[in-house]
Amino acid sequence: MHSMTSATPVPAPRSGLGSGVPERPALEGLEAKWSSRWRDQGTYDFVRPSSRAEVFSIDTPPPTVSGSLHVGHVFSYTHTDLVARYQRMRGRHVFYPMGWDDNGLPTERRVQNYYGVRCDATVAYDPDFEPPAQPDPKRPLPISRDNFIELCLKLTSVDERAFEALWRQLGLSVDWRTLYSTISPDSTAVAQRAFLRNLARGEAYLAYAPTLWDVTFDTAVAQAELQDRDYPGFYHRIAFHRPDGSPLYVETTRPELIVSVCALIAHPADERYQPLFGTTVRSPVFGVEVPILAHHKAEPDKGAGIAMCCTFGDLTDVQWWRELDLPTRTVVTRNGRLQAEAPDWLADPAPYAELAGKTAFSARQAMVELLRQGGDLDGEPTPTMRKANFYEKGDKPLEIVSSRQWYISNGGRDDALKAALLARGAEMAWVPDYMKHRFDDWVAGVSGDWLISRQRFFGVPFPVWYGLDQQGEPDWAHPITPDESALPIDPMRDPAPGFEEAQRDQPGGFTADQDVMDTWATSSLTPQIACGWERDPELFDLTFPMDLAPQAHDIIRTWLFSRVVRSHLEHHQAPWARAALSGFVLDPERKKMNKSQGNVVVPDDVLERFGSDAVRWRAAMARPGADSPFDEGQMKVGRRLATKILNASKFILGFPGLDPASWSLAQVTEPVDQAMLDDLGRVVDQATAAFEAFEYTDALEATERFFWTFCDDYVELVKDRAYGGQGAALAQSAQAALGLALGVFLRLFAPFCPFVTEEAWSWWRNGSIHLAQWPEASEVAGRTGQPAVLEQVSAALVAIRGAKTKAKVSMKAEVAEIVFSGPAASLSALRLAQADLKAVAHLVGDFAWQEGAGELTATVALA
RNA sequence: GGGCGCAUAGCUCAGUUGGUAGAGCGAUUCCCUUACAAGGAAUAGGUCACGGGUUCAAGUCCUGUUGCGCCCACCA
Repeated sequence: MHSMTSATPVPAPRSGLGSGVPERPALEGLEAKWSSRWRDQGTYDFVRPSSRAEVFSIDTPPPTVSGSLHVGHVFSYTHTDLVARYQRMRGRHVFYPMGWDDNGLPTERRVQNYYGVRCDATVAYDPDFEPPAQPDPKRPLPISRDNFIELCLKLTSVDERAFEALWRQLGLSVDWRTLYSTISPDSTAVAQRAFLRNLARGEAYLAYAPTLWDVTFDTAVAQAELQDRDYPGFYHRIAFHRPDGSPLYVETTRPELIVSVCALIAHPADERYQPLFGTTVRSPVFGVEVPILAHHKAEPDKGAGIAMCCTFGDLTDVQWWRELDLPTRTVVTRNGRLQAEAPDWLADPAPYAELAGKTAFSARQAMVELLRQGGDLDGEPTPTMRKANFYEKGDKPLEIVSSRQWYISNGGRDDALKAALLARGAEMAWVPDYMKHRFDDWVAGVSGDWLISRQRFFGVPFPVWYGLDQQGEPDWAHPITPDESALPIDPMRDPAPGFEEAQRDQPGGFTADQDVMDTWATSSLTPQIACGWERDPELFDLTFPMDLAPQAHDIIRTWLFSRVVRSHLEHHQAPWARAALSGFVLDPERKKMNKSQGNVVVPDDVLERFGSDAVRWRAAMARPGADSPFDEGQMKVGRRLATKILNASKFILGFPGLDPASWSLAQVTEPVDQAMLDDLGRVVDQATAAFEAFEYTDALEATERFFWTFCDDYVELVKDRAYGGQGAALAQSAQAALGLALGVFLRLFAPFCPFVTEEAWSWWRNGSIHLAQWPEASEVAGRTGQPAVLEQVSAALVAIRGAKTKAKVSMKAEVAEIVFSGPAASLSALRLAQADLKAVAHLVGDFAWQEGAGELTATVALA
């Protein structure tokens, strides 16, 4: 194992350069060259220090492996890497793991499509199973749960290799030895252990309740996974019937739910309906008697002002059902179809035959026909665009069905917990700080606990069994749990403690909980997984709570929030000191990149064409939290900077007989050289302050602005002298200043452009630049009282070049005379550099100096 | 309906505690110059969204309006 060198001083420059500097430096091939060398040399390996204070730990977002990465990911992961590299150069032991979120529904869906299979829990395991040679997504092959899980593992491992290759090409300085995946046995054990502790403390519980249900994936979903979308529908004006036969009209977009109606509800202050409260009406077609009730959530100006409460059309129905203690009349089943048998509460069950077994959509059409025949449809349905809740990964509106599910307390039903979670948010720093509002808003608005069970296959199983009574009915109230030492377990494979496998699913025996945890229930524990909670106490103490949690801003309500919940419940503290939020990369029309829109930019192509350093540069120009449009022109700018770094390095290291090992600040004797280094020292301070505030963009801007000035003005100015045009002593001052500046510039750029800086560093230094010490102003500054020299010289150079450009002559055209006029201070600053100026201007005559008021001007007479 | 953010050059964005409007890209013109032509130099380009207010002074602070974006809620 290599030794941690970041806390040691900058490695000494090599003595003599040999053949280190190439004739024509190029960007091509640097990614492959250096990423493999970093891997082989363990450059980014985390070495455990003796104290927590020496560590900087990062809760890296584990990307969903079954999705594809786009440039948005590249940008936000780069943002994290910038900070990681800076902290490493500051001497911190950076704990920077990577994870793969391979667990869950997205993987299942990808496997189904990729192999043309579907999981059928009733099929037996086939040890010799091979996926279909020619997958037919229309007619997927049913395979066993275990075969299905094997395919999930197989495909994710392929995807993960591609992801790792991309991250290495991008130059993320993660320690790949600490890679985790959310489906691994270790993650499973962490998720199960945390769950068992939640259960023991009463924070996890099993409840039979109305549940948001995705009919496509046939599973429950959580509040945080909702997405509202426009959904076309129709208003139907429908007559209910009062005891005297007179009609009472309601408006609904979901007439098929008339079969589930439990009450009609109006606002208590609504004078139109006040006389009717407490009376009943009969539903059309089915003749079910339902009460007319008052509730403040009813809105008088919506529809007819009186709502049909059904079990369940939306979340308001659930609230009414609960608060008004209404009967449960659910007919929509888990596959989204209406149940086959006519419900027993219907006064007239015969018409139900028209609806039985149909999807909500088809049943709606059939119901409209029944209403029309019965004369209870007033007018024709009128089209409307309504909002409906969708599962964010689904494509049919969610239904609400009653089912037995696992929940974890998240403050939705407990104001004290909610307040505690808000306090955790307040303990943390937020970058940018206004993103905290989103967290606060979400926590304040959470309603209902966190539903974590999913009726799926590829996930962490609940470590729970239920005893069966003599009739074979499960005892839901007393789940059987394993000892923590047995984790991870699979209750469908392992028998419950105290039972034999033969007693599985037998009366008097036991049965396994069939569900798996939602992906978020595992990924909410990434700090615990990565930091080795209960697995590696030394590591955990060194890394938890973590320093930084980077993520995109869309994930505050899910991943960010859920980690705060789990850490609060288990550790009574926030999981990190700081949360950083990245923005999105938008397409040139400022639309969010989206697979279905076809506007996704694939990172491989961009990295290939512009180079990783260029893409990273562009990423670094996007400030924390700010969305940023994708623009290829910007990549070219980054590429040009990367090229410039190589060429400037080549130039500075290219003087004949140069010995970088001898460079020292004492050699820098010329005022203009000292002034440049002083300016550079100020840039170091700016960049450092910016990085301390996690404002990497400001660090880059300060560095880059001065680097271009350095190249365009200073290097041009001293070139002649550095080549020896004014003698050896003055050449040494210029060369030392150039060399010291280069050493600082390369380190300032190292977080942004790790490949070119490492390449240039390798020409004259030993060891990786990424383990070198972050520069300090004192390395170069504090030598002169002439801070304005470079500024005045730049102004003079602009004037000289301007004159030549205006005259349409080459920059090396000779000049007869240059007259400087301006304040005495400006003139004296210029005099300090006049030999250099004379050379760079190709002045064959002399300078003239005219002291006066106003700005410095230069009058240039061409020869 | 609630919250948050944004509005500065054709585009993307800076603009510190108020003190003469900045950069890059793009455009135009020019230059093969021994680090760099996949480069370099120079030039043009802005009623700082709009209305009030505070101030000697407002892009900046306060307030109102408009437009855009995001998050949440509602979705009879």
